[in-house]
Amino acid sequence: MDKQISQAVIRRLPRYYRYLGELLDDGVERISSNDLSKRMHVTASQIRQDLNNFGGFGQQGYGYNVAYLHDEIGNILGVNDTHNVIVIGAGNLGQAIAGYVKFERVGFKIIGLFDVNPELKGKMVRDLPVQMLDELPEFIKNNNVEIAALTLPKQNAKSTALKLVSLGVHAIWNFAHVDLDDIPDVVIENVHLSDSLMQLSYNITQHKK
Amino acid sequence: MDKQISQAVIRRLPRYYRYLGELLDDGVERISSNDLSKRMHVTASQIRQDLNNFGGFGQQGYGYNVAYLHDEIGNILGVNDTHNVIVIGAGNLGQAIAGYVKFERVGFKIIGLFDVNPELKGKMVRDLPVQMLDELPEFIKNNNVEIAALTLPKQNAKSTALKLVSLGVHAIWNFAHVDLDDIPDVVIENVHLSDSLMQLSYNITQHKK
DNA sequence: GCCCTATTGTTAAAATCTTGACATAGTTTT
DNA sequence: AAAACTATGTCAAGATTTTAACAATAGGGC
Repeated sequence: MDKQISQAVIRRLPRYYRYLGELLDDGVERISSNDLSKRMHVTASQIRQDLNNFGGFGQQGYGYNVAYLHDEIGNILGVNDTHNVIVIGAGNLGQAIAGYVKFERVGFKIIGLFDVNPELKGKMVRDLPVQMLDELPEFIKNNNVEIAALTLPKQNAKSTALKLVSLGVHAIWNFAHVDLDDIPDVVIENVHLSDSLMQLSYNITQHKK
Repeated sequence: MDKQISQAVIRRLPRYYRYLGELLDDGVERISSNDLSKRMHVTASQIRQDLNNFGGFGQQGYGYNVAYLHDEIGNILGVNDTHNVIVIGAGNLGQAIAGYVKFERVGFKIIGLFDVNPELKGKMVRDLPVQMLDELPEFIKNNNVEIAALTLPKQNAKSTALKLVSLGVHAIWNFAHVDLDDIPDVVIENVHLSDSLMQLSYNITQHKK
């Protein structure tokens, strides 16, 4: 019966979560949609509308309890549970992701790092050894791998994604410079850094006019 | 007189550019909005509508010339010119960005890499030495720096951004885990990797239901 | 414990974005 | 050179998203 939540709303949730986390760190106990809207540069109406997709988290005359709202949004996003992540591609970006994610307080845990390059075999990245791709089936069988981050050349991205899905990994965080469509039974989140850079470039060009 | 183009359209342009680049590589000379729509999984109507924001690039009965359209979108995005980029923060992510951007065919060129950590001073990353932040003013004076990529802890992000702007850098590609608002005269593109990961997490949770 | 104030949840209007439809114009075939 | 076909550019309808408005309700002060 769940009404489908629009991706526009979903895209904003992590941002709410981030601001609420900061408020929490600052010891702020309660916040009104109006105060939050000023900090975030969005309309108060949008905040209330967004939150109400998931239920009434606030109270009239009081506002929202920061800790409670933070926790609720965390639940919605599913970041209060732990997610095991493996990284495929142990280049600079792969290593950066491995380090980056671990540093977050949210519940993502890097448990494996894989590459095809035999020269990297066994190399330690933080506390993880680089493993070869052919060790993947065994590894996935023995570990509860939920998410695979793909940081490899676009030529290998699709075949690797298909392989991962066939091995039981159903979520892919894709950094390869290609869209992974047409793959059934898998949740995909694309991070196209060069797309982002091009948007910046466009806005620079506009700004100059 | 330019009608403002919506950010929704801008967000799609890099994707068009990418697909057209691939078609170009494959030696495809012409393409119809209909064929492209099937490859990209969007409606043909949207493609035509989007492109028409910038002028008529196609011909009735023929479609679009791939090379021409690719070039035109490149112009719109401003990627046919060269943009000099510096990276502030020489950690894993900074090094990854430095390498990543260089590998792209589009016109972004990393010309400097900076950090505060004295231990990194002079360390070579590819062909660039890590420089200390206090060398920044001199460097910017002597080089035409257009974009600064910020890959540093959120605590330092805003002050560094302000400093960059005062030194004449007017575009920031922000990887720090904080929004950089309230800074005038600067174009900002935020890349929040953990936001992206949380969206993935949400979609995983939904998928399971 | 009552009144006043603050602020939500919610409805409706406004704005924006997407899709469908088709006349028009250029291409290809005969 | 004409006919048949293809596919754009564009208009209008439909869908979605955002914003504004306000009645209802809880909190804080008296």
